[in-house]
Amino acid sequence: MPTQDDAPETAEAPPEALGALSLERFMPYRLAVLAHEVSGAVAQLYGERFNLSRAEWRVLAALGERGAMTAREISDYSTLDKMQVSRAVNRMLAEKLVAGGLDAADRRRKILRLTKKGETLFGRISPLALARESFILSALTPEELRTFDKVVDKLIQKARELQQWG
Amino acid sequence: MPTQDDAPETAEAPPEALGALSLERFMPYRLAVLAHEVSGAVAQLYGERFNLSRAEWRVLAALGERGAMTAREISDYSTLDKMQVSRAVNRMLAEKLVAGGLDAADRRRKILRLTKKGETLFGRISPLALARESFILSALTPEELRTFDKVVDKLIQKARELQQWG
DNA sequence: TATTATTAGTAACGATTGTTACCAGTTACC
DNA sequence: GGTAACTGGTAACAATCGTTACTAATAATA
Repeated sequence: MPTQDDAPETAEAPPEALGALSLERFMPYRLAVLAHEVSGAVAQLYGERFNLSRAEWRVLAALGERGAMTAREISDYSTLDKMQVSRAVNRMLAEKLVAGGLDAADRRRKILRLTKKGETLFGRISPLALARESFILSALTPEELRTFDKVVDKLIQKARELQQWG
Repeated sequence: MPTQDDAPETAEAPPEALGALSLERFMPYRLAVLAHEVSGAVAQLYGERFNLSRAEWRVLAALGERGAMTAREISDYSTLDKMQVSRAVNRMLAEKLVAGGLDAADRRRKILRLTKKGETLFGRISPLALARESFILSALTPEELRTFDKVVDKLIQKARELQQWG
Protein backbone atom coordinates (compact mmCIF):
# COMPACT_ATOMS: atom_id res chain seq x y z
CA MET A 1 0.00 0.00 0.00
CA PRO A 2 1.87 3.05 -1.17
CA THR A 3 -0.49 5.65 0.23
CA GLN A 4 -2.30 6.59 3.37
CA ASP A 5 -5.21 8.95 3.49
CA ASP A 6 -5.10 12.03 5.60
CA ALA A 7 -8.79 12.73 5.23
CA PRO A 8 -11.77 10.52 5.86
CA GLU A 9 -14.18 9.14 3.35
CA THR A 10 -12.24 9.06 0.14
CA ALA A 11 -13.84 7.32 -2.78
CA GLU A 12 -12.21 4.10 -3.85
CA ALA A 13 -12.36 3.21 -7.51
CA PRO A 14 -13.15 5.25 -10.63
CA PRO A 15 -16.86 4.95 -11.26
CA GLU A 16 -16.93 4.22 -14.99
CA ALA A 17 -20.66 4.12 -14.47
CA LEU A 18 -23.42 4.78 -16.95
CA GLY A 19 -23.34 8.29 -18.22
CA ALA A 20 -19.91 8.95 -16.75
CA LEU A 21 -18.06 11.76 -18.38
CA SER A 22 -14.77 11.23 -20.16
CA LEU A 23 -12.78 14.40 -20.45
CA GLU A 24 -10.93 13.16 -23.52
CA ARG A 25 -14.19 12.60 -25.37
CA PHE A 26 -16.11 15.53 -23.94
CA MET A 27 -16.63 17.91 -26.82
CA PRO A 28 -16.45 21.18 -24.89
CA TYR A 29 -13.09 20.10 -23.56
CA ARG A 30 -11.85 18.95 -26.94
CA LEU A 31 -12.89 22.22 -28.50
CA ALA A 32 -11.05 24.13 -25.81
CA VAL A 33 -7.95 22.10 -26.60
CA LEU A 34 -8.41 22.53 -30.33
CA ALA A 35 -8.83 26.28 -30.07
CA HIS A 36 -5.87 26.47 -27.73
CA GLU A 37 -3.61 24.61 -30.14
CA VAL A 38 -4.79 26.33 -33.29
CA SER A 39 -4.86 29.80 -31.81
CA GLY A 40 -1.53 29.03 -30.24
CA ALA A 41 -0.02 28.28 -33.61
CA VAL A 42 -1.08 31.71 -34.84
CA ALA A 43 -0.33 33.45 -31.56
CA GLN A 44 3.24 32.32 -31.92
CA LEU A 45 3.33 34.46 -35.03
CA TYR A 46 1.79 37.72 -33.94
CA GLY A 47 3.03 37.26 -30.39
CA GLU A 48 6.62 36.18 -30.55
CA ARG A 49 7.52 37.61 -33.91
CA PHE A 50 5.49 40.81 -33.94
CA ASN A 51 4.89 41.48 -30.27
CA LEU A 52 1.14 41.74 -30.29
CA SER A 53 -1.30 40.43 -27.73
CA ARG A 54 -4.31 38.48 -28.89
CA ALA A 55 -6.53 41.52 -28.42
CA GLU A 56 -4.13 43.75 -30.34
CA TRP A 57 -4.00 41.24 -33.15
CA ARG A 58 -7.77 41.21 -33.40
CA VAL A 59 -7.97 44.97 -33.40
CA LEU A 60 -5.34 45.09 -36.11
CA ALA A 61 -7.23 42.54 -38.16
CA ALA A 62 -10.57 44.25 -37.68
CA LEU A 63 -9.28 47.66 -38.73
CA GLY A 64 -7.11 46.20 -41.45
CA GLU A 65 -10.03 44.42 -42.95
CA ARG A 66 -12.84 46.84 -42.39
CA GLY A 67 -11.20 50.25 -42.33
CA ALA A 68 -12.17 52.92 -39.81
CA MET A 69 -14.35 51.90 -36.89
CA THR A 70 -15.16 52.98 -33.36
CA ALA A 71 -14.05 50.94 -30.37
CA ARG A 72 -17.57 49.65 -29.88
CA GLU A 73 -17.72 48.39 -33.43
CA ILE A 74 -14.39 46.68 -33.03
CA SER A 75 -15.69 45.12 -29.87
CA ASP A 76 -18.76 43.71 -31.60
CA TYR A 77 -16.86 42.54 -34.59
CA SER A 78 -13.98 40.89 -32.78
CA THR A 79 -15.74 39.33 -29.78
CA LEU A 80 -13.64 41.32 -27.38
CA ASP A 81 -15.26 43.24 -24.58
CA LYS A 82 -14.96 46.98 -24.67
CA MET A 83 -12.36 47.17 -21.93
CA GLN A 84 -10.10 44.76 -23.78
CA VAL A 85 -10.47 46.87 -26.88
CA SER A 86 -9.79 50.04 -24.95
CA ARG A 87 -6.58 48.67 -23.52
CA ALA A 88 -5.41 47.18 -26.79
CA VAL A 89 -6.13 50.38 -28.67
CA ASN A 90 -4.21 52.45 -26.16
CA ARG A 91 -1.11 50.34 -26.54
CA MET A 92 -1.49 50.54 -30.29
CA LEU A 93 -1.87 54.31 -30.19
CA ALA A 94 1.37 54.46 -28.22
CA GLU A 95 3.04 52.27 -30.85
CA LYS A 96 1.55 54.42 -33.59
CA LEU A 97 -0.14 51.46 -35.21
CA VAL A 98 -3.50 53.15 -34.82
CA ALA A 99 -4.63 56.75 -35.00
CA GLY A 100 -7.83 58.03 -33.47
CA GLY A 101 -9.88 60.95 -34.69
CA LEU A 102 -12.74 62.38 -32.71
CA ASP A 103 -16.11 62.08 -34.35
CA ALA A 104 -17.43 65.62 -34.73
CA ALA A 105 -21.00 64.39 -35.00
CA ASP A 106 -20.83 62.46 -31.73
CA ARG A 107 -18.04 63.67 -29.54
CA ARG A 108 -18.08 60.61 -27.30
CA ARG A 109 -16.78 58.47 -30.11
CA LYS A 110 -13.32 58.06 -31.47
CA ILE A 111 -12.99 56.81 -34.97
CA LEU A 112 -10.02 54.55 -35.16
CA ARG A 113 -8.00 53.64 -38.18
CA LEU A 114 -4.69 52.00 -38.91
CA THR A 115 -1.72 54.19 -39.62
CA LYS A 116 0.55 53.39 -42.52
CA LYS A 117 2.70 51.56 -40.03
CA GLY A 118 -0.31 49.59 -38.89
CA GLU A 119 -1.31 48.76 -42.44
CA THR A 120 2.18 47.59 -43.20
CA LEU A 121 2.22 45.38 -40.15
CA PHE A 122 -1.14 43.91 -41.03
CA GLY A 123 0.04 43.31 -44.56
CA ARG A 124 3.02 41.43 -43.26
CA ILE A 125 1.28 39.25 -40.69
CA SER A 126 -1.80 38.52 -42.73
CA PRO A 127 -0.30 36.20 -45.36
CA LEU A 128 1.76 34.39 -42.76
CA ALA A 129 -1.31 33.83 -40.63
CA LEU A 130 -3.27 32.59 -43.61
CA ALA A 131 -0.43 30.24 -44.48
CA ARG A 132 -0.58 28.73 -41.02
CA GLU A 133 -4.31 28.34 -41.30
CA SER A 134 -3.87 26.61 -44.64
CA PHE A 135 -1.26 24.29 -43.26
CA ILE A 136 -3.52 23.22 -40.42
CA LEU A 137 -6.57 22.83 -42.64
CA SER A 138 -4.55 20.78 -45.09
CA ALA A 139 -5.06 17.91 -42.67
CA LEU A 140 -8.61 17.69 -44.01
CA THR A 141 -10.02 16.43 -47.27
CA PRO A 142 -12.01 18.98 -49.27
CA GLU A 143 -15.17 17.20 -48.25
CA GLU A 144 -14.25 17.28 -44.58
CA LEU A 145 -13.38 20.92 -44.85
CA ARG A 146 -16.71 21.80 -46.36
CA THR A 147 -18.54 19.98 -43.61
CA PHE A 148 -16.34 21.37 -40.88
CA ASP A 149 -16.81 24.88 -42.09
CA LYS A 150 -20.58 24.55 -42.00
CA VAL A 151 -20.63 22.73 -38.70
CA VAL A 152 -18.56 25.29 -36.82
CA ASP A 153 -21.14 27.95 -37.54
CA LYS A 154 -24.01 25.70 -36.58
CA LEU A 155 -22.42 24.88 -33.26
CA ILE A 156 -21.67 28.49 -32.42
CA GLN A 157 -25.32 29.26 -33.02
CA LYS A 158 -26.56 26.39 -30.94
CA ALA A 159 -24.21 27.10 -28.05
CA ARG A 160 -25.37 30.70 -27.95
CA GLU A 161 -28.93 29.50 -27.78
CA LEU A 162 -28.04 27.52 -24.69
CA GLN A 163 -26.13 30.36 -23.08
CA GLN A 164 -29.12 32.63 -23.19
CA TRP A 165 -31.38 30.48 -21.09
CA GLY A 166 -28.82 29.62 -18.41
CA MET B 1 -16.30 65.01 -43.16
CA PRO B 2 -17.05 63.82 -39.67
CA THR B 3 -13.47 63.15 -38.59
CA GLN B 4 -10.08 64.73 -38.50
CA ASP B 5 -6.84 62.87 -37.94
CA ASP B 6 -4.61 63.74 -35.07
CA ALA B 7 -1.71 61.64 -36.35
CA PRO B 8 0.04 61.67 -39.70
CA GLU B 9 0.02 59.01 -42.32
CA THR B 10 -3.16 57.15 -41.67
CA ALA B 11 -4.21 54.61 -44.21
CA GLU B 12 -7.27 55.46 -46.24
CA ALA B 13 -9.47 52.62 -47.39
CA PRO B 14 -9.71 48.99 -46.34
CA PRO B 15 -7.39 47.02 -48.57
CA GLU B 16 -9.62 44.09 -49.53
CA ALA B 17 -6.59 43.03 -51.52
CA LEU B 18 -5.47 39.59 -52.59
CA GLY B 19 -4.83 37.33 -49.64
CA ALA B 20 -6.37 39.76 -47.20
CA LEU B 21 -7.49 38.20 -44.01
CA SER B 22 -11.10 38.19 -42.91
CA LEU B 23 -11.48 37.70 -39.20
CA GLU B 24 -14.97 36.29 -39.55
CA ARG B 25 -13.74 33.59 -41.89
CA PHE B 26 -10.36 33.00 -40.28
CA MET B 27 -10.53 29.55 -38.78
CA PRO B 28 -8.33 30.14 -35.73
CA TYR B 29 -10.60 33.01 -34.78
CA ARG B 30 -13.77 31.05 -35.41
CA LEU B 31 -12.47 28.18 -33.32
CA ALA B 32 -11.67 30.56 -30.49
CA VAL B 33 -15.22 31.84 -30.66
CA LEU B 34 -16.66 28.35 -30.87
CA ALA B 35 -14.68 27.11 -27.90
CA HIS B 36 -15.60 30.23 -25.98
CA GLU B 37 -19.31 29.74 -26.59
CA VAL B 38 -19.37 26.00 -26.04
CA SER B 39 -17.13 26.04 -23.00
CA GLY B 40 -19.11 28.98 -21.75
CA ALA B 41 -22.31 27.00 -21.89
CA VAL B 42 -20.76 24.34 -19.68
CA ALA B 43 -18.90 26.81 -17.50
CA GLN B 44 -22.22 28.34 -16.61
CA LEU B 45 -23.04 25.01 -15.03
CA TYR B 46 -19.97 24.22 -12.99
CA GLY B 47 -19.22 27.88 -12.40
CA GLU B 48 -22.46 29.57 -11.47
CA ARG B 49 -24.27 26.58 -10.07
CA PHE B 50 -21.46 24.65 -8.43
CA ASN B 51 -18.82 27.29 -7.85
CA LEU B 52 -15.92 25.68 -9.61
CA SER B 53 -13.31 27.31 -11.78
CA ARG B 54 -12.46 25.78 -15.13
CA ALA B 55 -9.31 24.26 -13.66
CA GLU B 56 -11.18 22.83 -10.70
CA TRP B 57 -13.76 21.35 -12.98
CA ARG B 58 -11.09 19.62 -15.03
CA VAL B 59 -9.39 18.26 -11.95
CA LEU B 60 -12.72 16.98 -10.71
CA ALA B 61 -13.42 15.35 -14.04
CA ALA B 62 -9.95 13.84 -14.30
CA LEU B 63 -10.05 12.31 -10.85
CA GLY B 64 -13.69 11.35 -11.17
CA GLU B 65 -13.00 9.54 -14.36
CA ARG B 66 -9.59 8.04 -13.74
CA GLY B 67 -9.40 7.62 -9.96
CA ALA B 68 -6.25 8.45 -8.02
CA MET B 69 -3.53 10.42 -9.78
CA THR B 70 -0.65 12.73 -8.99
CA ALA B 71 -0.80 16.41 -9.85
CA ARG B 72 1.58 15.86 -12.75
CA GLU B 73 -0.66 13.19 -14.22
CA ILE B 74 -3.67 15.43 -13.85
CA SER B 75 -1.71 18.13 -15.60
CA ASP B 76 -0.87 15.90 -18.56
CA TYR B 77 -4.34 14.52 -18.81
CA SER B 78 -6.25 17.77 -18.50
CA THR B 79 -4.02 20.15 -20.49
CA LEU B 80 -3.54 22.37 -17.48
CA ASP B 81 -0.09 23.45 -16.47
CA LYS B 82 1.19 22.23 -13.17
CA MET B 83 0.74 25.54 -11.40
CA GLN B 84 -2.92 25.67 -12.40
CA VAL B 85 -3.37 22.17 -11.08
CA SER B 86 -1.57 23.02 -7.87
CA ARG B 87 -3.81 25.99 -7.22
CA ALA B 88 -6.98 24.18 -8.14
CA VAL B 89 -6.10 21.20 -5.99
CA ASN B 90 -5.37 23.39 -2.99
CA ARG B 91 -8.75 25.04 -3.18
CA MET B 92 -10.34 21.63 -3.55
CA LEU B 93 -8.44 20.29 -0.56
CA ALA B 94 -9.79 23.20 1.45
CA GLU B 95 -13.29 22.38 0.24
CA LYS B 96 -12.70 18.72 1.03
CA LEU B 97 -13.51 17.67 -2.50
CA VAL B 98 -10.09 16.07 -2.82
CA ALA B 99 -7.84 14.27 -0.39
CA GLY B 100 -4.13 13.82 -0.87
CA GLY B 101 -2.00 11.00 0.45
CA LEU B 102 1.76 11.06 0.30
CA ASP B 103 3.32 8.42 -1.89
CA ALA B 104 5.62 6.40 0.36
CA ALA B 105 7.63 5.20 -2.60
CA ASP B 106 8.38 8.71 -3.82
CA ARG B 107 7.89 11.28 -1.13
CA ARG B 108 7.80 14.19 -3.54
CA ARG B 109 4.51 13.04 -4.92
CA LYS B 110 1.03 13.36 -3.54
CA ILE B 111 -1.50 10.92 -4.76
CA LEU B 112 -4.79 12.71 -5.09
CA ARG B 113 -8.26 11.26 -5.07
CA LEU B 114 -11.77 12.52 -4.78
CA THR B 115 -13.47 12.37 -1.42
CA LYS B 116 -17.01 11.08 -1.17
CA LYS B 117 -18.09 14.70 -1.36
CA GLY B 118 -16.04 15.12 -4.53
CA GLU B 119 -17.48 11.98 -6.06
CA THR B 120 -20.97 13.13 -5.27
CA LEU B 121 -20.35 16.48 -6.84
CA PHE B 122 -18.89 14.91 -9.95
CA GLY B 123 -21.86 12.57 -10.11
CA ARG B 124 -24.19 15.53 -10.02
CA ILE B 125 -22.45 17.74 -12.55
CA SER B 126 -21.51 15.03 -14.99
CA PRO B 127 -24.97 14.20 -16.39
CA LEU B 128 -25.90 17.86 -16.60
CA ALA B 129 -22.71 18.62 -18.51
CA LEU B 130 -23.33 15.72 -20.85
CA ALA B 131 -26.86 16.93 -21.42
CA ARG B 132 -25.57 20.32 -22.49
CA GLU B 133 -23.08 18.71 -24.79
CA SER B 134 -25.87 16.64 -26.33
CA PHE B 135 -28.04 19.66 -26.80
CA ILE B 136 -25.31 21.52 -28.63
CA LEU B 137 -24.35 18.54 -30.76
CA SER B 138 -27.98 17.98 -31.66
CA ALA B 139 -27.50 20.79 -34.13
CA LEU B 140 -25.65 18.28 -36.32
CA THR B 141 -26.80 15.40 -38.42
CA PRO B 142 -25.31 12.02 -37.47
CA GLU B 143 -23.16 12.22 -40.55
CA GLU B 144 -21.88 15.67 -39.67
CA LEU B 145 -21.19 14.55 -36.14
CA ARG B 146 -19.10 11.61 -37.28
CA THR B 147 -17.05 13.82 -39.55
CA PHE B 148 -16.71 16.55 -36.97
CA ASP B 149 -15.55 14.13 -34.34
CA LYS B 150 -12.82 12.79 -36.58
CA VAL B 151 -11.80 16.20 -37.87
CA VAL B 152 -11.33 17.75 -34.44
CA ASP B 153 -8.68 15.19 -33.59
CA LYS B 154 -6.95 15.59 -36.93
CA LEU B 155 -6.74 19.34 -36.48
CA ILE B 156 -5.40 19.13 -32.96
CA GLN B 157 -2.66 16.87 -34.26
CA LYS B 158 -1.81 19.11 -37.15
CA ALA B 159 -1.77 22.26 -35.08
CA ARG B 160 0.59 20.64 -32.61
CA GLU B 161 2.86 19.75 -35.48
CA LEU B 162 3.02 23.40 -36.41
CA GLN B 163 3.57 24.57 -32.85
CA GLN B 164 6.68 22.47 -32.48
CA TRP B 165 8.62 24.03 -35.29
CA GLY B 166 7.84 27.65 -34.47
C1' DT C 1 -36.58 73.01 -21.70
C1' DA C 2 -35.75 70.26 -17.71
C1' DT C 3 -35.21 65.31 -16.47
C1' DT C 4 -34.21 60.79 -17.22
C1' DA C 5 -32.10 57.10 -19.61
C1' DT C 6 -28.55 55.41 -22.64
C1' DT C 7 -24.17 55.12 -24.78
C1' DA C 8 -18.86 55.53 -25.63
C1' DG C 9 -15.01 55.12 -23.39
C1' DT C 10 -11.87 54.75 -19.27
C1' DA C 11 -9.95 54.79 -14.33
C1' DA C 12 -9.18 52.18 -10.55
C1' DC C 13 -9.56 48.31 -7.80
C1' DG C 14 -9.27 43.51 -6.53
C1' DA C 15 -8.81 39.00 -8.25
C1' DT C 16 -6.59 35.78 -11.28
C1' DT C 17 -2.81 34.46 -13.85
C1' DG C 18 1.93 33.39 -15.77
C1' DT C 19 6.76 33.32 -14.55
C1' DT C 20 10.76 32.67 -12.17
C1' DA C 21 13.02 30.73 -8.84
C1' DC C 22 13.20 27.66 -5.34
C1' DC C 23 13.10 23.37 -2.07
C1' DA C 24 12.95 18.67 -1.24
C1' DG C 25 13.32 14.18 -2.98
C1' DT C 26 15.14 10.99 -6.46
C1' DT C 27 17.98 9.13 -10.11
C1' DA C 28 22.38 8.76 -12.79
C1' DC C 29 27.04 8.68 -13.04
C1' DC C 30 31.77 9.02 -11.60
C1' DG D 1 29.68 7.03 -1.31
C1' DG D 2 29.53 11.74 -3.44
C1' DT D 3 28.07 14.94 -6.76
C1' DA D 4 25.44 16.48 -10.67
C1' DA D 5 21.25 16.49 -13.16
C1' DC D 6 16.38 15.95 -13.05
C1' DT D 7 11.50 15.87 -11.20
C1' DG D 8 7.16 17.00 -8.30
C1' DG D 9 5.30 20.60 -6.26
C1' DT D 10 4.86 25.44 -4.51
C1' DA D 11 6.03 30.46 -2.94
C1' DA D 12 6.23 34.90 -4.36
C1' DC D 13 6.30 38.43 -7.50
C1' DA D 14 4.79 41.01 -11.51
C1' DA D 15 1.67 41.39 -15.06
C1' DT D 16 -2.75 40.77 -16.79
C1' DC D 17 -7.59 40.68 -16.43
C1' DG D 18 -12.58 41.34 -15.23
C1' DT D 19 -15.62 44.24 -12.69
C1' DT D 20 -17.58 48.19 -10.92
C1' DA D 21 -18.28 52.63 -11.08
C1' DC D 22 -17.61 56.89 -13.17
C1' DT D 23 -17.44 61.00 -16.75
C1' DA D 24 -18.92 63.11 -20.78
C1' DA D 25 -21.98 63.27 -24.45
C1' DT D 26 -26.28 62.20 -26.65
C1' DA D 27 -31.16 60.67 -27.05
C1' DA D 28 -35.78 60.28 -25.32
C1' DT D 29 -39.65 61.85 -22.69
C1' DA D 30 -42.49 64.96 -20.58
